[in-house]
Amino acid sequence: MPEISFSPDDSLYRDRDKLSEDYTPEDIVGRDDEIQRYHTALQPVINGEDPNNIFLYGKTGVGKTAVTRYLLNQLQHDSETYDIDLTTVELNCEGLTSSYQVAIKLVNEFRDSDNRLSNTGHPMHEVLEQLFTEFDNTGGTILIVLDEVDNIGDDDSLLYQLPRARSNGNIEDARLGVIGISNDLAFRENLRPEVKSSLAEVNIRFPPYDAEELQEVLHQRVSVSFYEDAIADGVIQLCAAYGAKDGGDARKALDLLRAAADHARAKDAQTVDEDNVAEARRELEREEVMDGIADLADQHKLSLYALVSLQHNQDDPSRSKDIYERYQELCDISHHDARTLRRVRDFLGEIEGLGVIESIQRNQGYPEGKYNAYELGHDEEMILAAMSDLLNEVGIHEDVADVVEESDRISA
DNA sequence: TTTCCACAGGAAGGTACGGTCT
DNA sequence: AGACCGTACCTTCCTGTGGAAA
Repeated sequence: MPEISFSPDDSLYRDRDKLSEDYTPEDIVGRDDEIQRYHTALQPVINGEDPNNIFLYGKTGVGKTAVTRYLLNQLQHDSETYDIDLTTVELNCEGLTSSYQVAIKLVNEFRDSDNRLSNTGHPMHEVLEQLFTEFDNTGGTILIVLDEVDNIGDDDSLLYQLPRARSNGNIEDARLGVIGISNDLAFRENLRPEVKSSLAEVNIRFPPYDAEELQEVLHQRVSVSFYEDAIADGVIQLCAAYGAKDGGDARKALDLLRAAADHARAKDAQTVDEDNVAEARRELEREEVMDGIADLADQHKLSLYALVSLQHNQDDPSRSKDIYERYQELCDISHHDARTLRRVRDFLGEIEGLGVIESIQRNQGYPEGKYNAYELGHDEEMILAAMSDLLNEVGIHEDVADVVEESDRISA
């Protein structure tokens, strides 16, 4: 075992944390129009009027959350100057799949840890009553930021209730404003018309960053995060180009830059170069897929393994019928209850959503009909490595050839 | 032009579970 | 203990689809 020790290393980074998602820069680059409209929409707060409900939409990593934090910080600061009683609550709706769950989380935002509501068991109307009571107890102007609000799906009852709370007499002592942030462009369109009109009094669309804007964003962060000359020529352009390709996502571009710099640091390099970026990109991609697979439930993994084993010695995409047959055999071998074909279709769709596999729609007409076929989106070894825990646990060998053989033997 | 196939995926409903309240 | 509450996970049923064959 080699001797190992830690020592501070600050030859590259001035402040690595300033590349992180949580950091709100002092200046936001390339979002001037959006900030201007947002600022106007928030103005009533300072005037002591009813706040607007605001809806922000745009893909991930285009500055919605960053701009919101930036403006709300400023608003909080100015409201103290003008003696306005302002409370802001930011809630990320990730993992919350209904209005009910969001409402409970919101109530708990106002409460001490010894007084929290449990996540289940309460009737919805009581949760809402408690929420309105918390609003009234807090008083003043309250801005509720619901980040990634599209997670709640088509259950928009909370989004219906909140903007109407005051006019319905549910709250009397507080002025309430809702700021909804959505990554899903279709979410707003799918809301009931009455929800849409009340929630989205002001709509602000955040377009993706183009490569040039991404470069500006990166330059700004580089200046506060790294020492001079730590970044080689072309690195920023390269990260920005990848970011632009990934849907104009500044967060991804920043993550990539940080990962590249970490690689350089691990090699005791004095500068971050394009090779570091390429290496980091491979690693990030790999991590994304690995994490996605590792978090899958057993049934999903069995469906995925069924496809892997079919693709092991076959170039054509596998149709779901065949995947299902293999899946049933695998369930047999590993003593899992097989789900129905319909359910496995859902599994495959979810795995596809992670980018692990890809589907192709085929239509061969009569008599073959129309069907979906799937193939792997990444190499077999990586996928198998990511589900090795399940494979070991149920005694499915990681050697796909063995499984193919056993499976053939069963069906024979 | 119509028929026909194999299937995708929406809709609806059941069940079990973790929770509260009386 | 037993009535309720909301929800994850599943099954069953069924309609729509689009291109080759008839």
